[in-house]
Amino acid sequence: MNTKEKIIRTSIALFNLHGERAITTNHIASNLGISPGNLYYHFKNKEDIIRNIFTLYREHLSTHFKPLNTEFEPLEQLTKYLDSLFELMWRYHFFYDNLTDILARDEVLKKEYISFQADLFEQVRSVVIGLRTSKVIDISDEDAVEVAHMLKMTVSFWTPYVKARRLTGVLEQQDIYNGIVKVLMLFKPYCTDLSTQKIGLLQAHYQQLADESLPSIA
Amino acid sequence: MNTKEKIIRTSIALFNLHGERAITTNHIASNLGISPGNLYYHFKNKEDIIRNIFTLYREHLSTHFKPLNTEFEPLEQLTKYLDSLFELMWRYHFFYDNLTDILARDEVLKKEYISFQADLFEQVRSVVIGLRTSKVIDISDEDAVEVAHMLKMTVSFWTPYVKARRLTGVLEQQDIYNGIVKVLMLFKPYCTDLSTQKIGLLQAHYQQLADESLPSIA
DNA sequence: GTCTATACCTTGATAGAC
DNA sequence: GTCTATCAAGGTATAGAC
Repeated sequence: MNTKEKIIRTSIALFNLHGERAITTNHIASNLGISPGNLYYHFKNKEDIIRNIFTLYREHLSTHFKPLNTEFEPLEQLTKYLDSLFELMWRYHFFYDNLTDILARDEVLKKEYISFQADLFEQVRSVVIGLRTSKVIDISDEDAVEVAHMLKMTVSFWTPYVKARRLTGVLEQQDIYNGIVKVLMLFKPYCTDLSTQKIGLLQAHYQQLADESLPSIA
Repeated sequence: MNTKEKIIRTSIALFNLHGERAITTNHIASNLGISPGNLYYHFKNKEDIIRNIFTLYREHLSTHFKPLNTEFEPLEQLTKYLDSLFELMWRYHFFYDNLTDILARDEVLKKEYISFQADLFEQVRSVVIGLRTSKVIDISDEDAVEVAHMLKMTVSFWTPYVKARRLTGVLEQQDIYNGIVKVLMLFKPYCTDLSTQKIGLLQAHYQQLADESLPSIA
């Protein structure tokens, strides 16, 4: 792994642990055992690092979040979405701890973020509509829009919500599973008779993961 | 109004407009036309100011968020809750823009916040259960807990969610009404046959407020 | 590519006069 | 209670040597 990648990796780890605000370029360099000057050789500034992390975040979503394919079992695809959401919420949770500030300080990033999130919203909405077509849920067009917003908000801000309720200790993988349960909660009331039980089982599955004391997952 | 109150007032306004991170004690003093030294005569530091604002936030909730009274119409009481939530989300929205950071920097505030939010959660949960008792909704005990969490998360993070989707301009009162609609969305799926229409009307009411171009409200 | 050294700036905070 | 003056600390960023 080259230095540039190492800086990104370490930055993500430190931001997630201590918060973006608390971590300076000096902290990142010192944690890596390199000089601040070297860090500035690879990145223009701290914003530049964050933009690069955002690109990874965007690539993660673009790779894993494709439209619902009618050839496959919709609930299986939903499970895949949830698993990749889990990864996303886990890897980049620092980003949502002070999203407003991060975007306020970087006009370019803000534009990218807004445009990406608009696309993402449309995709989430079309997945909700797709689940309706597959008779998994029964929902009006208007409610689909509302639910899509609630889904996006939940995925974004579940981790800060959890952190704010905890005096010590860091975010655990169980906390994320708990967030996935909340995501499923948003679907549950709209389930058709056909799918209620299946969604219930899916929710129980993630609830169990949330309650377990997990062995560390790489 | 004395200087101490003026500092609090101005701080809230500036924090809401530009974010807590961007506003320094110097900004606050200069905006008020007083010296930094004077500000530090009234407050130990920036954290001290934020703690005082938190106290106002807490008092607002403690005053307006009482248990459901069985003697009155439950939906009327719900409306009152929603109106005071509106006020809360509007006045103190800066607080949630980087809640994690604010709490991470102040151990004392974090303890107060956690303990207050734990009480608040119990109150929200008991209101949900109260709405069940009043036959407004039909919900299991387990789902009531989930919904209570979703309600709290939505009230807390709706404003940062909105801000992150907007390139220019500040938060408007309509945005908050939109958040109230989301709060009602969380109840809707659990409504009994008796209340579905009424909740629908309530939602339409707030949706209308959200869509209107409002004349300024003091 | 990487280091050392450093200069600039912002922020938080205090001392002492009035 | 309020001001002026000031500073220490910390963070950002660059220059120049290797």
